[in-house]
Amino acid sequence: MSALIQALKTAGAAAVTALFNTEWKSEDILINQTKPEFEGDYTLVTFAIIKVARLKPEEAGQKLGEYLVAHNSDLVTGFNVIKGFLNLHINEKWWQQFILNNYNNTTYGIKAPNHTKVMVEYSSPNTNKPLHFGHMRNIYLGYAVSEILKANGYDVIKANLVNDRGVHICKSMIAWQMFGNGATPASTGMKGDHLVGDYYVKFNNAYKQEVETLVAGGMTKEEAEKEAPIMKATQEMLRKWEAGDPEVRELWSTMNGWVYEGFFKTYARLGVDFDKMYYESNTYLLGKTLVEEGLRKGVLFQKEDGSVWIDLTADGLDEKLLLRGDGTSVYITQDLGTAVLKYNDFKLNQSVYVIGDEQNYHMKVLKLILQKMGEPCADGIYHLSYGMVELPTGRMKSREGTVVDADDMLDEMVALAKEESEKAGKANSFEAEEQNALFDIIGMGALKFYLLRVDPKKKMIFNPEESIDLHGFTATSVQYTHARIRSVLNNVLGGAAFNTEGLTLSLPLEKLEKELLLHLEQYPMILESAGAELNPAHLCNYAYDLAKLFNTFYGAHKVAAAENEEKKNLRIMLCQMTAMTLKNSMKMLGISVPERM
RNA sequence: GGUCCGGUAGCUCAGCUGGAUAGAGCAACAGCCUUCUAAGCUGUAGGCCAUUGGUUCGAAUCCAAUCCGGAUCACCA
Repeated sequence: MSALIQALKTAGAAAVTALFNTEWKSEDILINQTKPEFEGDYTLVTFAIIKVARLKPEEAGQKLGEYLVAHNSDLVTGFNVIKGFLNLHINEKWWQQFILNNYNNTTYGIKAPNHTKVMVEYSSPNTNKPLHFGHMRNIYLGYAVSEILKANGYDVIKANLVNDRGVHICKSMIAWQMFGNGATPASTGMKGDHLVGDYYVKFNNAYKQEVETLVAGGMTKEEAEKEAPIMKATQEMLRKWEAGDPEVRELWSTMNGWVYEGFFKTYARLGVDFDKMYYESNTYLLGKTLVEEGLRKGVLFQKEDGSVWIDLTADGLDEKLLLRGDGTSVYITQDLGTAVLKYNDFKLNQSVYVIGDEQNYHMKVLKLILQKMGEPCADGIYHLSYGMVELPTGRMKSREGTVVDADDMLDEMVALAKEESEKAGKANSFEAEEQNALFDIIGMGALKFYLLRVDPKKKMIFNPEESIDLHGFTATSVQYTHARIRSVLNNVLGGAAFNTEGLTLSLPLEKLEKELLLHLEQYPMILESAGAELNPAHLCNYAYDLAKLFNTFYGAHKVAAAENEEKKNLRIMLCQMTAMTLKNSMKMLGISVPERM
């Protein structure tokens, strides 16, 4: 909550209670920022109050306004009433205090630790192909949410559960054995994840061909898909892997090693990291003991063939299988086990899973089962569900070669940043080293912002033909505004520290100055709601709005050549606070802002 | 078919715990660089907030129904 809004609610509630002989709570006071076409800063909406007061809206507003000015003059100095809207003027002394308290507060909006442990699991890739554009939404979301939760005082553990075993992994391995001729990242100069990904593609091609041949020989498609030699070999390899065959395990760890090397290069470029890695090869057998326990407790039941189920029909869902008749586990079984493992590893209060919305049902079932089994980890589980990133032609499909590769995308963004810099006449302004670092900051920022500015739960469409814009509602615009402010401050202060001792500020405030202040004061509230809703898009909107407001202010008022010294001081502090808030809010998104650009 | 999610300007999206005349960006058009960074600013144009009904002093926002689009409902992961 914004401190100012909170103060107004408290004062408003006290006023209603005193004036109209009724108990009124501060949370029942509705405060909105006053619309620009009316006079005032914040508006108290009185419609709910007039029912109790038994007055006309204008009279109730008038009485409330008078009361507030009389009893809370430190906060409210004036008002006007239009129908049920009581428009309040905030005491400029309040703003003066706000500025002096916060102009140099680098942790503005950041909360003290609340000792709540929350794990954020994100990325969680398969090790048979490189990361693509769709993964990037997941990765940026997970990282941003982690940062936002940290700023809200949570103790965050960033986790990555790697899907490093299974048929799909064996497919790449088989293809490499068959067609690889011993190729390695070193011998080919390829990034390991891309090399392995290529063999995954080679598998699919070879498989398709074998199936076609078999079908031509008179087999049905279904039979052919089972009988294709390369598929049989893959299944045999999976059996050997599970039996711990040293040769298969050796190849497996070698190829996975290549992939990890590639992944971590990409993660580094994306600017993300993890506190804890989980590997499915270590966790895929978990959950069986849990199932046994569930059977004992009577939460689960066994069918004649020995398979174990849970009945969720009472919750509007189906019966769900947890263990096959032969005693092997299914996907959800290991997820149950892993949920408990995570909980025990860190004594978690909450566990956030950043996973696409195609798994909504799965996650719902997972949580429900754990709840029914009485597992303490159950209630803290939260599925941060996000929509697919689609191309204008539909979903990305690796089989059709329509995936946008993550590494390619990053290269393209840096190239775009360079191109746009040249277009704007900014290239070659700095040393080459700074210039290149800048292209990186701009390119990466634009991409992150683009993927984070949309509400996670909405699916989004990315058109590679129209490259990501660096104008308008973008990180670039925010970055530029930050650099612009730094430049202004440099000009005014010349690198010297700003001394606020004995300073008085110029009052009254200009309209645009006040709008900036109103917005700055709301930052903690935005950070809080982004955390509560696990939605980084709020911060994208906030940062861009703030930048835009500043640019409007910048166009209308001078800092260096302000009307007088007091005005100049005020504006210097406004600049400082705006730059700081832009920087902080972008940091929450994993985006850095340059000192100049 | 059941469940869940979405439908707001030509396009991409805000706004959704009910409040004043629904906002940005892109694209289009017209302006603004001898004065702090023009990757910016100002203005014009663009809307039956999918449809219909309901609740309310008041609905893009809540409820119901309908229509479109998507996801999901495996002894796959």
